[in-house]
Amino acid sequence: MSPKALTSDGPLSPQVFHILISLYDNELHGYGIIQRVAARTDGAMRLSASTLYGAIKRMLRNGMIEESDERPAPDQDDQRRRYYRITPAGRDAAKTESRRIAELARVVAEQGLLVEHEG
Amino acid sequence: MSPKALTSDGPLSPQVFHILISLYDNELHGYGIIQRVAARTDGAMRLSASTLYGAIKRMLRNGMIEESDERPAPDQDDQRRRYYRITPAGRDAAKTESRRIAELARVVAEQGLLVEHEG
DNA sequence: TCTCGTTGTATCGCGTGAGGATATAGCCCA
DNA sequence: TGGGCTATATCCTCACGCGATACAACGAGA
Repeated sequence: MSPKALTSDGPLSPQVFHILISLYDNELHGYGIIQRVAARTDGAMRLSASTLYGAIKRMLRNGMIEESDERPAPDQDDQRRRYYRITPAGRDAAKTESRRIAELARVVAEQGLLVEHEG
Repeated sequence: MSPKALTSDGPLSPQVFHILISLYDNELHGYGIIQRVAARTDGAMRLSASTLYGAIKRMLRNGMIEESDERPAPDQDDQRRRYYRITPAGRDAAKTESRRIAELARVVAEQGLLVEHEG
């Protein structure tokens, strides 16, 4: 499928895009991202653990996200969790991808792809 | 093990989606698809030959497109060209993908990803 | 305190796919 | 008749999604 290159500014995979969205307003740990994405997409996108942690590794490497040191209050902490936050570069990537999607949506509308055709 | 089934209804790659769109209303030969996609995206998506013919091969295999026998008037024909046309299954795939894109666009709007944020 | 299901992170291996490089050939014009 | 563009096609490499698998910490109940 999809997109390439660590340094490329090409289209993001749907998975990476949803991860960025889920981190847009707040930090989250890995498992929390999985749940957030599933909720956002009404269960349509269920990130598997391998997909998530593979994506996280790449996104850390290319600077879209970074690990956070902040921990929640100790009474509701869980030592296993690792929290991630979006970086400015990650926000830029999300915005660029958003523009691309909006453009796609425009093409879709132009082509009349959301109305019923017969035959 | 799910070999990413030929019949899978998962997200289409941007490349495949644009190929389907470019064939939606008319037949085209390979090179024509490249030009059409580039024009539609204002040069943003430039399909390389290997990407295009690789995609065509797969799309023929899974029934999204088929080769056409119709040739243009002999005085404006080019024997090297091979023309392709979209199939009903291809149209269905394009519509399904369109719905997914519209949904994504909604998420983008919800998140305010197309407006300026401070800081 | 032991046990068990859930939460959470992580890696391996496979198959698919995007795209650069490359090959080959027909087209058109000077 | 040589050169640049059009056109199709394959090879090779690498990225990536994801099933399978492993293992540790958590929490609640027996």
